[in-house]
Amino acid sequence: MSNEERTSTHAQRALVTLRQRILGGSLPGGTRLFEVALAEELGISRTPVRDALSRLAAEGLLDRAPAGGFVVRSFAVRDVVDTIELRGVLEGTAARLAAERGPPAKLLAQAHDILRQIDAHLLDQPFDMDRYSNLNSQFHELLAQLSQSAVLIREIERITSLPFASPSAFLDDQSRQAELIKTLTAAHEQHRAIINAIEGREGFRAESLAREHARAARRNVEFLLTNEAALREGSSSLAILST
Amino acid sequence: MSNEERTSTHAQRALVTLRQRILGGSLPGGTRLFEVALAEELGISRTPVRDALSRLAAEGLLDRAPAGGFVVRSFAVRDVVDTIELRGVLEGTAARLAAERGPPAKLLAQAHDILRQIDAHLLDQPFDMDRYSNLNSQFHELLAQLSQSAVLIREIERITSLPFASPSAFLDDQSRQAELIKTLTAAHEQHRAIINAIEGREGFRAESLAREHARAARRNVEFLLTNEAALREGSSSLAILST
DNA sequence: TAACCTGATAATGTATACATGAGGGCAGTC
DNA sequence: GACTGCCCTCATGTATACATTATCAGGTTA
Repeated sequence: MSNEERTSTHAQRALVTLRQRILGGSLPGGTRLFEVALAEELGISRTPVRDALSRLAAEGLLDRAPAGGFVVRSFAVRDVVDTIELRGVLEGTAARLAAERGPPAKLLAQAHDILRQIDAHLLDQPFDMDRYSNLNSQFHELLAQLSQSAVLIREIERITSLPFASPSAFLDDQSRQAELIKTLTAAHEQHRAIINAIEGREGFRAESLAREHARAARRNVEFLLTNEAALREGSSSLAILST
Repeated sequence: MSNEERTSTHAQRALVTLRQRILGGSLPGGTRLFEVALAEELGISRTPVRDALSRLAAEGLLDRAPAGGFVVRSFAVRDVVDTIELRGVLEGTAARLAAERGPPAKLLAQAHDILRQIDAHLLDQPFDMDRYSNLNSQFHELLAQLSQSAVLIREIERITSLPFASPSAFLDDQSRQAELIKTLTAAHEQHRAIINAIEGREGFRAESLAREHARAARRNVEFLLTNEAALREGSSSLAILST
């Protein structure tokens, strides 16, 4: 047994493995998954495989076939774009509710702290993309929490679990590091504006800004799709796309 | 075996039974569900019980405990209100996208057909609530489809599967039949306005109207909560509320 | 007194055998 | 030749025994 997966149960390992395969594109959309075949291949019994498949269906990566069984969900470009749009709508709602309900001072302080950290980080040389990606995720998580709505936090987390819809999607792409920092600086200005609108209890403005902010990710998708170099490299995050 | 459940598999029956119990309030939020106990009680083995629990977790009625096992999710009043608000946001997005993308003529024709049917129905004597409820659901389903976004349709369907968030929630309540028709007539005017905005490609208006439309359901919740009679009757749809 | 073992208990995790049912191919008939 | 119906096959549904791990009570020790 290799060192890779040290999670406790077989079901967990199967879940991780299968998720990777789906996202990595080695299980293309439409593929039907057979419990016995997977069980044999993974060297475990059908029971944990079933469990893993069921969880993947809950995540939205698999569909349940009407007569039983699981099929890998197909994601067309339009689906990716729509999912990002949806994230924008949800984060916009979080921002609006935060403004309307009045955000807790403690969370606001945390938000400002992250803003400052990103400020500093954008000046660093050399630029550390992983670190930025991490701070960015923290900001978006905090934005959800500012809404003070458990329901909304949950749904944002759910949508965001699809990696191509996460706030840090496509940041790993190396094909245009040069201009990326410029883009990120602009995005960060939006972060600041969103918090500013929330503090001013400007619900409409907060919502609009958060929506527009998500469209940066959408532009990244569209850029990658028209960028031969990225496509030739089989760019990570887009492997899931069906044709 | 009674005539009630004629679905094929044990897992399906368990799913339906448990869902009813949770929604009906006989399994209050926070209750932990034990596979063995349920299996014995339902007269089946643990395997289909596990399957049913897993699906209920996907529906959002159960939470997975960190160390394994399932717990009935707690819904406070605020969660119900937020979920309805969320439905409004999603339906608003559907309406906006429909307007922006231009809805297919065929679906628009169907929408007008339903509008007409509801028109006629509101004049019927005696008023048939079930029939209205059904037409209303059809309208909302069609509204989702008008967006032409598979992702959005899916998410709306998901949120709507929580019965207290469905477009027809609280319509079954009998405590104020008298004034209800007036309310429904007003709601139906919103239906018409939403379709009108979509046809005029007025995205912002369509979105705003659909959001406001959802708030009718919210008013119903708040009405029921301050209505002693309804509470004394243990009004159906609110049984799930915690405390 | 509080914290930490430790073991019993009971829950979930897993493997596996068997049951059931859907789907496809083959043969028979019109 | 095409259609229909049967049967075989294979995938999922289910039961159950066993494995493993979480939890909690009780006692011991610092």
